[in-house]
Amino acid sequence: MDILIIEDNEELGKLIFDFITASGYTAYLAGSAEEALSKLDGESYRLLLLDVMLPGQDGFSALTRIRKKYNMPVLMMSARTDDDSKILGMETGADDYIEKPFSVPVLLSKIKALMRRAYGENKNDTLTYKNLKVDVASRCVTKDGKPLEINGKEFDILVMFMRNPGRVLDKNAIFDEIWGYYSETEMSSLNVYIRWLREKIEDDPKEPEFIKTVWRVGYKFGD
Amino acid sequence: MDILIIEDNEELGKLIFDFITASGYTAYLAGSAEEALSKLDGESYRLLLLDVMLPGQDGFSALTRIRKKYNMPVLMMSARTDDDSKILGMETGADDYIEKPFSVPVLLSKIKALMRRAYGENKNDTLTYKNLKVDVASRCVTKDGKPLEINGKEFDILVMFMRNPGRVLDKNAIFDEIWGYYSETEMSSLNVYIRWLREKIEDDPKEPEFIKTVWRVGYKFGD
DNA sequence: CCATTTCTTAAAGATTTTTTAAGAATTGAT
DNA sequence: ATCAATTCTTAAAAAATCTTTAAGAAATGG
Repeated sequence: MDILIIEDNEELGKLIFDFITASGYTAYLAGSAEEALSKLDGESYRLLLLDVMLPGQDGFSALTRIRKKYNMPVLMMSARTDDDSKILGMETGADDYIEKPFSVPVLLSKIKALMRRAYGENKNDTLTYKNLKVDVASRCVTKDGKPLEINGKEFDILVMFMRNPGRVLDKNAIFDEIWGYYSETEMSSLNVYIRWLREKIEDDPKEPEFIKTVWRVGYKFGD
Repeated sequence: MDILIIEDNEELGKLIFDFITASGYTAYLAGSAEEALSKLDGESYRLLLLDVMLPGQDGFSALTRIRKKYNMPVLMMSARTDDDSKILGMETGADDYIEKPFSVPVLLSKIKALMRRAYGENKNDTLTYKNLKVDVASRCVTKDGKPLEINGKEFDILVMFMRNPGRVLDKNAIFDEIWGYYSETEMSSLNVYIRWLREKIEDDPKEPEFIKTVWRVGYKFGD
């Protein structure tokens, strides 16, 4: 699991959960400090998203208790506008702080930054499928050892395919992963990128070997 | 032992202890000036983390006493917001000062900086990439043996690049590393430094061989 | 077999990001 | 206090990417 969300307001918690998972993280939602602690006991999380206002026990004491056993990055959320909770949060060991109400992009960028600080750029893997090779760290793609120029979203889409070979990827799933759940871009853009990607990686884009169309559903990379 | 923490608030002390040890340092926690002095007597520490507010004897007089026998770097912590304790701490021989509440990253970076100042750069390495050579200790850069004048942030950025050749470095990652996460400097400044760095190290800055732009993501040094 | 829906393709227009250049603000040294 | 060096901001231009559009082709379901 990537992220444990500790938020007692169920509606808001669910909302945050949705956005976070839509961004490709795995997450779990705990409604109280107790639930969080028992959750932490059973599974390891990479980041905590902790509400200051919790029933029974407030977020600060929860954090203090958590810090005795765990040291993953913690991002605190609070509705308070004054600086007190921010300061107290930092003292008890929060790594960053976000004030409610917050925008989803801001939340996500804070999460991303904390993850990077704590775990570095850990996506240094090399993905291989047949004669196609993708080095994620250097963003290099080769086919039969010869480099292909694949940038931006095309590259991101290709990585998603390479991480899920042989699996049919729903167009919505691809879209959410690449553009983000809340993007207002037209779905048709995805088709265009698929076209361009095929142009670059397929021997014959009209008879694609890598990116197969799965009608009414999405695409499948390889088999 | 690396660090002696002198902090009477047990809970906070434990917390700091945990973070410091989690960062790879060895540490010991003393609850009073007396305990600290007897601890110092028996074992050598490389750095002291000293709370201003101590029971019985305050941190300043403790520091004065400590300074008579020991000269390792001292980092003082205080909850006071005015400048008095900061000034007094510096006068009595503190090397740096951190105001409570502080964030863990800030504390760790201060510790790191003090350690570096006191015990030298542990990373006195010479980085080489093709005809480019960077001596980190003396902050000298040569290209084909001829010295280049690269100072300040340009140098820091170059070092980060040289330590990660062939890897795409996210602009945010570079920014956080060079300016720090909490910096309020504009991201566009990074672009400008990249330009200047190219001006100095590239044969043709318009067709860079070393620092390649990776659109939407960041930069890649070499390959 | 036909109407409907979905997908492909190509090209143009819009948007975003980066580069560049110049100057202001800050810092450090003499 | 003055000067030089460094750092930061800004604005415009250039470059690359992203999005939309529209027309035609392919698949689907009756």
